[in-house]
Amino acid sequence: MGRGKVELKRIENTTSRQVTFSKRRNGLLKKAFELSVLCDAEVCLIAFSATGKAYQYSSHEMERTISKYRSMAGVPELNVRHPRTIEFWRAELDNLRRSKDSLEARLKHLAGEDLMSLNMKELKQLERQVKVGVERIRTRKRCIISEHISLLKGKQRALQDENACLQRKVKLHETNTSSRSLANNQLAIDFQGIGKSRMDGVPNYT
Amino acid sequence: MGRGKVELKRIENTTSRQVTFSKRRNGLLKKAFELSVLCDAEVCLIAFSATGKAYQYSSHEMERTISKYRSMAGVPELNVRHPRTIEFWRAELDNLRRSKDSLEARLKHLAGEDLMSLNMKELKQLERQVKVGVERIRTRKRCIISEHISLLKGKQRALQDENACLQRKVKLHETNTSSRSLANNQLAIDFQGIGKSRMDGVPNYT
DNA sequence: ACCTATTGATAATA
DNA sequence: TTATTATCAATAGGT
Repeated sequence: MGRGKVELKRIENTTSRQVTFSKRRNGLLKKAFELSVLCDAEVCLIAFSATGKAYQYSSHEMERTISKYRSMAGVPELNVRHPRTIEFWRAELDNLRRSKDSLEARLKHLAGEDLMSLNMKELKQLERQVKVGVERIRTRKRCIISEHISLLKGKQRALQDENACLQRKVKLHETNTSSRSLANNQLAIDFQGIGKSRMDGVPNYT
Repeated sequence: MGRGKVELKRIENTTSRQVTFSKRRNGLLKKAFELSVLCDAEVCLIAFSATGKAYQYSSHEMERTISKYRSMAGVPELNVRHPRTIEFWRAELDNLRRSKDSLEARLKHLAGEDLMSLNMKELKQLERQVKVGVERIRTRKRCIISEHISLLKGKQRALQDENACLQRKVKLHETNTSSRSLANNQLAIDFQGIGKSRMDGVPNYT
């Protein structure tokens, strides 16, 4: 709903992703509220944005709704699966955060954002890499197109062959029946019949 | 949306209330799903019908989302502190791993790798984005170069001024001491020294 | 469950 | 963020 459909996949543009989140979050909260009111339902909704901010709606007391759900759905006992030390997890998290940050930075650079921190040498290197990327993307596109073209050529050839075959048969038929000097309209009916039967099972490529 | 508006109040007719619940519940679940996909959000939704039946959607592991919400919203812990904390960190780790994976995939695509999974439309979109990136990088390079050109021009002007000043002094000195006839090579060495010191710190952009 | 007239949500844009 | 509006999506009421 809006100007043009939108694919069901992560919106890549950060700004528009945030704007869309804001709008759709409001819509979702509103609909959750309406459902609870109109249909006398008990609804609980939690949403975290990609940036980690939390939003929530609950028609009744949230904890009560959650525990009600737990008791109904069955609680898969979250036992203390003896984890290693807290330090281990902290280190793991730190590593992940670090690599995520660096990936994000790299991604921004490749998209031409946040370039102020780079010097001329780094910029040159970056430009080279991105150009290589474009070239590879184009190569892949060409590949897909040429595949498509050969597919089409194959179909075309098949159609031509079939066409030639049909023409030969028609000519043969004309030769065999020319001596009988039938009425024209009778001939026409014959051809119509032949044509129809010959075209059975021939797919339509128009 | 539908034939005629509906008031935001409990639907009294039982049948119609149940039908509406069924329809709107589906709509709500769908929208929750779309929000999580489009905006990379973490969403959890629980709904009980008036008859007590439970429905649920969660983009991530439900318990983790709930504990994450609890720990953020600052709910005084009901249970032992440890298990929940561990669950929270586990959820964090999961989310980080997920986003790291998606960043890595994206990065590969921008670098022109792993393109087999993309269709023509996606390839075109990618190419457009990468081309925008190149253009921004080039713009930044031009900007840096022009900054340094004006820097150089400034230094050149300063040198010219200093040069003129020195020449005046030399001429004055010559006039005052014309009878003493100083050696020319001594003067030349002085200018070389000044020139070198002024050019320090100017990088090479070839 | 299926069908549409209608209302509602929202993508693009400023 | 907010406002606008052209468009698409959800759904109310009916079968």
